[in-house]
Amino acid sequence: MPEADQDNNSHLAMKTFKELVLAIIKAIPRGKVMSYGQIAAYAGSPRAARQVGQILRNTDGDSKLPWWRVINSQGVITIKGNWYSNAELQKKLLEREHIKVSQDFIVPMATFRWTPSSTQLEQIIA
DNA sequence: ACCCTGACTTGGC
DNA sequence: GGCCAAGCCAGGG
Repeated sequence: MPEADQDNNSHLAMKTFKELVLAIIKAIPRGKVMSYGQIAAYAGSPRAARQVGQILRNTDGDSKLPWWRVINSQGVITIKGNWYSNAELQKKLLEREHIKVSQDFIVPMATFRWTPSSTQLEQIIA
């Protein structure tokens, strides 16, 4: 579709950034992880990694969302003393699906990073 | 419309 | 490897 695309396709029921982010996270397979920036990029905004974190914070409680499969680009589980952060739980959930997590909450990204195929991506974004 | 806030990332020491 | 400063941009007030 070389012509009517870009910004003028409001008739195509565009998903918001937030909807895309949630769809992508739900699609992460068991035993795999993605970084905030990676998710933002697939959602169409490569520099919006922080928003992914913000969305996760606000959607805490949605059990259908595999939030524990989202970590930062360094493979580090974000540790905060806040009510919304539970590094121990996240580590446990990751290990439950055979993802290695070091004592200092670091996951080897090179091994466990998920990269969706273009086909998978199409289905997610659709 | 403007201002502020960050579950982030990257580049430079 | 670690720490710091700057850039980023969607959401909410």
